[in-house]
Amino acid sequence: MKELSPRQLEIVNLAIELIAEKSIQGLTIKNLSKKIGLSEGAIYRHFNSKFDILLTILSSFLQEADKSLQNVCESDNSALDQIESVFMYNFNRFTERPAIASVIFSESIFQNDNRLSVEVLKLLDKHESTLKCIIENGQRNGEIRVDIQCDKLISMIIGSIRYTVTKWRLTNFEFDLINEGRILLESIKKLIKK
Amino acid sequence: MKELSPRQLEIVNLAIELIAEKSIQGLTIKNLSKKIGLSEGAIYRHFNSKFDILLTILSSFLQEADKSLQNVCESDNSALDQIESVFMYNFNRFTERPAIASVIFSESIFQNDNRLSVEVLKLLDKHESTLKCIIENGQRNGEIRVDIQCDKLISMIIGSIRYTVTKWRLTNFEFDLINEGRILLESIKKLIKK
Amino acid sequence: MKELSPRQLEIVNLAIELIAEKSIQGLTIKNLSKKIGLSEGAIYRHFNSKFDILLTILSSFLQEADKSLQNVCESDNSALDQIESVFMYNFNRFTERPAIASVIFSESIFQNDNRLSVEVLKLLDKHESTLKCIIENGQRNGEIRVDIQCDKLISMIIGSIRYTVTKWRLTNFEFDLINEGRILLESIKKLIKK
Amino acid sequence: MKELSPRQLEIVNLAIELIAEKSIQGLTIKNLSKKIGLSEGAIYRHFNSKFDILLTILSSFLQEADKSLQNVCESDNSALDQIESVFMYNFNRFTERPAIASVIFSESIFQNDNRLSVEVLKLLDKHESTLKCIIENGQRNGEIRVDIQCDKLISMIIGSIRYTVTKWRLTNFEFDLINEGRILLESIKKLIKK
DNA sequence: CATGAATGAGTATTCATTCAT
DNA sequence: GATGAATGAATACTCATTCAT
Repeated sequence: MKELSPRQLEIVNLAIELIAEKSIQGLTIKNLSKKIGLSEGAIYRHFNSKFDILLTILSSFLQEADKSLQNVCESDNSALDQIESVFMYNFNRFTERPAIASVIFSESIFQNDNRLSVEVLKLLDKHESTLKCIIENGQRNGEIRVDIQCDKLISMIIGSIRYTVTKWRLTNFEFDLINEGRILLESIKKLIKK
Repeated sequence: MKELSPRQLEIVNLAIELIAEKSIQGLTIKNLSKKIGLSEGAIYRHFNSKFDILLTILSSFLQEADKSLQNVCESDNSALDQIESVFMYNFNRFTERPAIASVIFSESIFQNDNRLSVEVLKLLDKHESTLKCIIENGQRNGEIRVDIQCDKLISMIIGSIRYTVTKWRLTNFEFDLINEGRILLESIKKLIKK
Repeated sequence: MKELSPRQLEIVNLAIELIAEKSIQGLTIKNLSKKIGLSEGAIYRHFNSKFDILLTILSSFLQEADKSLQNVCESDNSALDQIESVFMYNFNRFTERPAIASVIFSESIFQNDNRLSVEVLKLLDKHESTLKCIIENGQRNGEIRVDIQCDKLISMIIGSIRYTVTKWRLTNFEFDLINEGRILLESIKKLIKK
Repeated sequence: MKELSPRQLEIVNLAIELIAEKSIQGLTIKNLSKKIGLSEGAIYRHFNSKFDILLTILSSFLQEADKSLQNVCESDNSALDQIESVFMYNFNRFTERPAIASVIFSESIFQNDNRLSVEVLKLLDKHESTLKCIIENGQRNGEIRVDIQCDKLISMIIGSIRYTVTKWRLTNFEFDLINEGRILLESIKKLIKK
């Protein structure tokens, strides 16, 4: 992915806020230009289309996840600690920028366009493959119980993270996501350890 | 909720299909009228607004869930069997009509309008309260482990169901949801039983 | 004009109310049918078109005015008393059914369709010719001053009546139209008598 | 009121013509855009809504009247001359732009929307208060007869002006409004002077 | 007589995008 | 780079009218 210019970065960031505030229907060029303080035409100097903005958003998320999850599985930490890293990476990120949660969990929104839904799938895959690596290692070295299929453990872990974040969003970010996330993490640890 | 006329039922059902096919953006009165083979104006003889159609869809889902989950917790079955009922209710339903899954998991889509998002929340609540009843009973009578908070077990169960269905959708319904669901169910049972 | 059936009369009367309440834009077949408690289609049993309803309204007004003003000028009363008759005819009528005022003074509304504006003009003409007859007689027999053209006196009389009624409507019928009308009448009398 | 851009002025002026030609029902965005030679959407670059266009029209009329009638009563002219100013202001204006008459006398058209009818009432009030000032001065200094209430004189003056203009419109501007207006003015002068 | 469903044209408004300046 | 004007297609919804039942 090409480097983004400062203006492009600004557009992308405000687009994310806009989606968070008013859902994807609120992301119009008009709204965006108002938020940025540029004319509508000006936006097209920086992106060829609205689609490109969306693609850039998703790509940047993917890139970020790639970078952050890349070495988790290769580290020397225990499997359970590695899972903790995945948990905390997500909960910290969403707490810092709740708008990201709104965008990431809006797959259905992007299913319109295949080129966008592919990016969403890549993001899920990144998490799945990281967890797969962690869990398989953990099962091999006796840290994690083996009487349950690895992919089912993954579904449970990702599913419970996603559901917790979804409820956090639907309740307007009322509860402390990191706190709840930590309790959830401990529960998961208890459940899956050998 | 009032009885729906046959035409209303037809509109509602085709609207659900439309959302499933093209996401909420695809649910336009024009698309809908084309699908039904009526003029656009004709739809307004049966519903006052597009909003009403959406509300009817969500209400019918809620009503259905109410009816189906109502007595689960009161039955004489074991807690684990009751959980199985919740699982199979959902997986059977989605397998029969995949479009429903697309609509139900589109909360972000409805967050635009409070009156709609309230309905979505009610649906989640129905599932949560059913599971809460089941699990608390199970913990009390020694069927379910007590070292993990009830609400975290709920997050894991609902989360993993939702995530499994989401992946099923994103992979264009390629795998057998009921099969996978059954394996997931067994995994969950193993994890939470005492 | 043909006799109106009871149903036609009902439709015409409720149409007048509707125009009074919501101006001509509020007169839709849907609104009308709701007010009558009939279906929309049913209205077309009684009138061929919305236009016909409007025409019937205006014609009935004209007919009524014809009947009531017909003999005023031929009576043995003095000119000033005859003018009083014209005044009181109008103010009594509007007080009894304010809706009529709303419709009658909405010429601009009917100017769309020539066939309708012709009816409105006939109504004005009826008043003008009645007053012309009265005033010319009055000027001839020395009751009314002759230093002012007859048609200018007419403009002043009709104009002041219309303006008083217009203000009455615009202030939501707050003041007593008959009272104010009587004072206006006395003023006019003073001004025009020899 | 903000300065209008040339395009806005063009839109407002053509909207006035449109109302004059086809009454308020003829003022649709489609008609307007056709008349201007722009697309419908383009109009929304210049006004936020049709309502705004209407409001701008009425406000400009009010502003114009405010400016023109402001100093009439404060001048050193005799009361009768001041009344002549009010007369000629109106008749000149309507002769120059007959469309204005069509809009101004369409109160019933704007009664739908309170924010619009308020503007129309302000316009009437401006005329009333100007005349009230003139007549009261005239009655005080012996120019105008005192045996008739001031507000009744006002009703007669405004009423006869309005009615004359209304007939002018309904007869498709056939007669010379300024001529007729002048005769009416002389008649009024004779009637009200002491 | 009356209903309810249906139509087709029309209504204000929004949107992504283009382009001359 | 940026603006402001413009476009054309789309959006939800309304309306007078028709017609089978």
